[in-house]
Amino acid sequence: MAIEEFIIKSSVGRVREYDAGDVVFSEGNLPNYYYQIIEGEVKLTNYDDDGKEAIQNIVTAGHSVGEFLLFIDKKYPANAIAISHCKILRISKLKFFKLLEDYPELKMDLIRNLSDSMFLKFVMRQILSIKDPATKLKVLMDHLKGTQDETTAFSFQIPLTRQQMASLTGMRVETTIRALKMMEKENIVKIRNRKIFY
DNA sequence: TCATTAAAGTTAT
DNA sequence: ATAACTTTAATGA
Repeated sequence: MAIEEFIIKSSVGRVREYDAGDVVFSEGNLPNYYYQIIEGEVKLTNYDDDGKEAIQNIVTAGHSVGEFLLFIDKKYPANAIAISHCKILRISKLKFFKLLEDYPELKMDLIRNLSDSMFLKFVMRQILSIKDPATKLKVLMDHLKGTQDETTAFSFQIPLTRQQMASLTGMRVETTIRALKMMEKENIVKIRNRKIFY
């Protein structure tokens, strides 16, 4: 049984609803809760002086958000903002630790989630260090598509806007658009009425 | 080459 | 209707 089922069953936490754009937590705040997405998507972002957004990660249903901060005494290094309408489970830090004590098997769940996000950190860091825009996008898309690579060309629709791809890779949206058009010419992606297939 | 700015068209809420 | 996203073009580092 997964962590969220335990929490819901024992009703120690509650599910809150968020609309797209709603803030789940803000940079600089002290972490007091464990959050897990039941439905919808959340982005972890930072904003520079000009208000330009850098997306660290997009978290989907079934995953926890910012959980690693419950184990260290630090403030949130990023904002968590709902991208779509979301249902998010929230449980206080204290109750969360109590739950882990009572049900040690949940710790494996937690470790898996942590490992997942750590792996993602490596992928994202690699993408940021790549210079060529098309290569950046290709590595991002490879990651999104999963490891089943070549098997089925153009079978995967990229679940991101060009804007989001730009914010994830550290590029401008115009550069992203140009790179994608190049990639279409080179038969790396297919674009059908603005949808990107890889 | 890519970021930036501007302007205009398109889609989503 | 309004905001968000997409696209093209021009300019500059």
